[in-house]
Amino acid sequence: MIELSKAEFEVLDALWINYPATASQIIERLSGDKQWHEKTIKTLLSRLVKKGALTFEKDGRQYIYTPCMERADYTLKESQNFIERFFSGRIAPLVSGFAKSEQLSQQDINELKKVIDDWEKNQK
Amino acid sequence: MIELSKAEFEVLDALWINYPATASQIIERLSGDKQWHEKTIKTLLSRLVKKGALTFEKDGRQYIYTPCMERADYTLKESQNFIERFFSGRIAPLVSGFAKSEQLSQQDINELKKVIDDWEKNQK
DNA sequence: AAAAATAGATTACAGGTGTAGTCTTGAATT
DNA sequence: AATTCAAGACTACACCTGTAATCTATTTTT
Repeated sequence: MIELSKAEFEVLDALWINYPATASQIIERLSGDKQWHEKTIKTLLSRLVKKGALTFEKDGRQYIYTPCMERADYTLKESQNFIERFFSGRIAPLVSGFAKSEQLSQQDINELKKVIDDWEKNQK
Repeated sequence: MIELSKAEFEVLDALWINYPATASQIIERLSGDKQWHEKTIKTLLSRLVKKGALTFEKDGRQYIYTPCMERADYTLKESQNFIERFFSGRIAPLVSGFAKSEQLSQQDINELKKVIDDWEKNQK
């Protein structure tokens, strides 16, 4: 699995919003929440390319970036990894931890029920 | 939140198995899965102390370590953090990702149902 | 055409991390 | 008593990360 740092992921996440995109578009998207200098974001883009998380095509002097993987695939792998490390690969203890500390809303519960429902339908 | 590296967490995790414990006991516990040098583990113990994740009492020339927090509390915070970063704080999309990629077993589903059940009982 | 802006490439640099090795000191062994 | 062992302290060192600044080669702008 490609290992991305937090900052790298956030840049990639901005690209996932809509791609392909140029560096300036990505910088623009990040300008709201992050106080990152333009140079910082460009460094992160280079590192993402180096790690194989992005590719680009040249358009004159600019690069047009595209992610090499889908967000859902990446987050799934990260999730598996996380759950393996902290909960020996079982997902219920994670959810249970949330439940016990009052972190679950009725909406979360409804959504979880739906996930279970869909899963069961799929088994038939 | 105290930030622990992967290796640091694994050492702390070995302590959580049973504590208080000495360095040699922890090294013993880790000797199965990890190929860590004894010195490596001791370095990690020092770093954990420095970060405030452990304390110790002296027993002659040895230290007897105790975690400063409970595993469940630590993993809950890590989980919140993780879910915030990757799923905007919502837990269902994580579970849903697992479901879609056939990562859920019937046992997982049963456990999740129980968590939901317990949550609902608790609401009444 | 000269100057200024801009794209990416390269360099920087401190703090974290994995992974030990060496140093110091007191305890155990011969 | 002298030597060896072992505990923790301190040092090491390369790679990763966050966070840019500088360099180089165009494009724009004046």
